[in-house]
Amino acid sequence: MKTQGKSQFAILGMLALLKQSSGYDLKKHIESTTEFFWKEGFSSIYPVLASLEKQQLITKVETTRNGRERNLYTLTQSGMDTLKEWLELPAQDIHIRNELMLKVFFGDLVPTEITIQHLENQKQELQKKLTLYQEIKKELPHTHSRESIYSLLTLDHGIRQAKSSLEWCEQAIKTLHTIDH
Amino acid sequence: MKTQGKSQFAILGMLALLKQSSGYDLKKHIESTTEFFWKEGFSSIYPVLASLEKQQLITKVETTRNGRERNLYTLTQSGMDTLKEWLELPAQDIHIRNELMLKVFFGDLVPTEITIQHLENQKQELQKKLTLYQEIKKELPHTHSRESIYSLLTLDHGIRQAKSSLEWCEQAIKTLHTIDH
DNA sequence: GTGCCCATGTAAATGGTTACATGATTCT
DNA sequence: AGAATCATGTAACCATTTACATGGGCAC
Repeated sequence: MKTQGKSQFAILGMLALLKQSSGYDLKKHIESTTEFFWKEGFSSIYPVLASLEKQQLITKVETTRNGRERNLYTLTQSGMDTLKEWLELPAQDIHIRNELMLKVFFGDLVPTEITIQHLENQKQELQKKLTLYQEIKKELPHTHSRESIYSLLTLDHGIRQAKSSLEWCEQAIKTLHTIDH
Repeated sequence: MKTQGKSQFAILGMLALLKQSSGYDLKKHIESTTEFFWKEGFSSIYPVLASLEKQQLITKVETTRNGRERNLYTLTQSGMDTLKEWLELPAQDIHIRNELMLKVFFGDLVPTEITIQHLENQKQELQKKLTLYQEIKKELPHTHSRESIYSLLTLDHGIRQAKSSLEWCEQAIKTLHTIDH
């Protein structure tokens, strides 16, 4: 019931951008914009929305659309203040847990081709992601409007990361082939 | 008590490399090798060791050194099998939660200099990391032995990631300066 | 009429982090 | 004498994920 986690800020932020939105739409929007560095599931969105409403950081309006119930949420002034306060705090360092790296690190314990296969899989995943990101980038408005710059920046970060990981994968696969005779 | 998490494999793997080790030494070794993509705290190491022993994946020998108690753990055959089984499974994709990216994404809600400051901080962090990684790389044996290749690979990944993030930071800072007039 | 999308939620389990608790030895 | 390191653990807390649970509308 405390919801001290970061999810609440992600959701406040999304509401700040969307002005008014249902839990379902928030989820869809998160999927299409921040999914590659920040995900939220329904089972965190709905409880967080309830908690935010209780804290009066957002307000709920119950509506219907096409006969289906929809709860629309809007940021309050207090919600916006809370969000801005958080935005001004230094970002905490992420503690990465990269399972692939762990498997590579222990690679000497299994046949080389196992690790190579992991890397090939990863390469494919990265290529898919990279293509996707580049598609999204094409569709982004080239208006250089203040708002769109920020999503472009995060997207560029994703593209750079994917490219750099991809290059590493290719290099690593080559290296492992040489030791595999 | 189930310890189905990934921590158990990290610890099994470390024990496979170190042959015999105490919880304390495992921690030290993790810090000096995988810290930048995989961390473990004492409060996960000790319970996991106890659980692994109960599952007979490792064995404990109680010893003393310099009057201090030390529990030394060794991998059993069953432990090695379990580890190898896991190593052969495809690595699960990490769900990244990058707080900095989230703050950048919502950057339009606060004055530009706030976001620039976050990026400057990140830049400094990355530079520190990069220097550290490059130091470590220098000290790694250049023997091209089978084992050392794997740690070199993960290290190179860290270096590439840091470099790529650093470049992005610099670019992002420039971009934000231009919209800030 | 079947399957997918819209739409909202709860409950339980999992896994991890922080703080707590203790105490000996070695280095400065 | 005091700080840092060696060494092991427990308890409480917390956030997140998975599974469960439900139901209407729309397109094929």
